[in-house]
Amino acid sequence: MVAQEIKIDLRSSIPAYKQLADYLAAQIETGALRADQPLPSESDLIDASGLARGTVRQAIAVLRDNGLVVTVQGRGTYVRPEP
Amino acid sequence: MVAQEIKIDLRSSIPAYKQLADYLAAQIETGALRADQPLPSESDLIDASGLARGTVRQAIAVLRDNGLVVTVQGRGTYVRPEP
DNA sequence: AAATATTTGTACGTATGTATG
DNA sequence: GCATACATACGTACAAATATT
Repeated sequence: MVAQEIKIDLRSSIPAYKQLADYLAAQIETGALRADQPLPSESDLIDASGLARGTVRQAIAVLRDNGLVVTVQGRGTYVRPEP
Repeated sequence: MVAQEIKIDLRSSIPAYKQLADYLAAQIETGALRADQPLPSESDLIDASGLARGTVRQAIAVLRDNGLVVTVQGRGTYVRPEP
């Protein structure tokens, strides 16, 4: 059973990793994901989106570059509290 | 013929992409690569280092994140002039 | 103008290592 | 020790932007 579907259009001119990053950013913006809460694991995001691992990691990298999340090896990626 | 050897130790605790990023950053620091000059292409860096393309790109991403270079698709990666 | 080559971008898949729980 | 989760590194294929012929 798939945790939750995240629809990605591979034919869109918007790259798949960007679509996923936008989706997750929206989750944070709207408060569906709150400060200090973990994002779904890479495996969960792979299952939910159908994307490859590298593509999922690329999406998370965007969020990290934008200061929205922080990642800790072995633990997970967490929503960054407002500065 | 290989443009120029860049020695990378895959057994080091320092990741290969970091070793390459450090090497290139040093080239910029010392002025071997100057402002607005292009870095070697990804293909050149692959040949010179023996690393895979993804690893080379990861190294360049570090430089970009640190504001040392800017990349333009179809053209190349250029040393960023001082702000 | 058009075709070709070069260069970076995206996406896939695999394997192994490292850190945490 | 074991399971989970992120990190590193390899390789492949095709797309898109730019430069060259």
